[in-house]
Amino acid sequence: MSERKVKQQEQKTEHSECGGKYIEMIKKINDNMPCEEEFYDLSELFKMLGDSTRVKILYALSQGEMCVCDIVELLDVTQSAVSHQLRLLKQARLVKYRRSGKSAIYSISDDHVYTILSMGMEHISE
Amino acid sequence: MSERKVKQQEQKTEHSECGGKYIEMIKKINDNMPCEEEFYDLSELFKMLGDSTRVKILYALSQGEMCVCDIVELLDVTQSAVSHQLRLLKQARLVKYRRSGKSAIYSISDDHVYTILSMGMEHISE
DNA sequence: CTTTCATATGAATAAATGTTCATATGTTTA
DNA sequence: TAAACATATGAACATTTATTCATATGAAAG
Repeated sequence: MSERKVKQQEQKTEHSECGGKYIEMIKKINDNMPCEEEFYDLSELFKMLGDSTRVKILYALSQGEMCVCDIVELLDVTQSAVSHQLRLLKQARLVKYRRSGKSAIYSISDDHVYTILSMGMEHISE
Repeated sequence: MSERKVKQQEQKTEHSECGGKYIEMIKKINDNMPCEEEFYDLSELFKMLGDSTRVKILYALSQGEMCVCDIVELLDVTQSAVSHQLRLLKQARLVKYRRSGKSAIYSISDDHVYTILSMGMEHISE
């Protein structure tokens, strides 16, 4: 039993009764529950999309590859801020880049990103 | 011209030249750019999914409606934490609830949520 | 090789966020 | 109505996070 549950039992002395109705369902769900790491990765993915600046960057890139200064011009965000955020997006493998002369050309790393973005946009327009 | 761009010009004296190649594309994208509010809403949506506890709660609820104590039992998170997070999810209209006796029964508020979650899971399993 | 341009990065700061603890609210049961 | 249970909530705290400023790196042009 986890430490947290022990702690809760100390407070309450015995287990909640309310779940009785659903107890079978809960057991079943528990057995098929994705592991801690999967939930972590999933939330990390969404966390990357959970910032205005990053979502703008991704939207811009969803229209086609572009260099940092293009993004800066398009979004009215500091070059430094864009660069910091691009680093995070790159770490999360949501974007990739290549160098071309003095420029760094960034692009969306795969189609899933675009799909998730679209889903989100569809959701908020309701 | 925005304050930020003015500031950048003060530092650089003149505009970046690198974008020349893409300048037409940039203009076009800029014209079709979603407004500030849309980006804000979009990032707020993803922000809600960008936390381990909330994503677990949503996953649990995606299996069927359940009361708070079921969620607590399933996820090994404090009742208080669950309650706080449910409030946020409710505010964001990602979940809805009804009362039933002493219990509060929560459920996913619409199918988009489930779809976005699935997309995310598909993405991370690669 | 020095200058200029494009990008990256470290440190500092301010703001946002999640959890915990204590307690309040609301509902049922004795 | 008092006790027990389920849930909600406010305040405090620690952590994370995004931006800014200053500066470093890297590439090309003169």
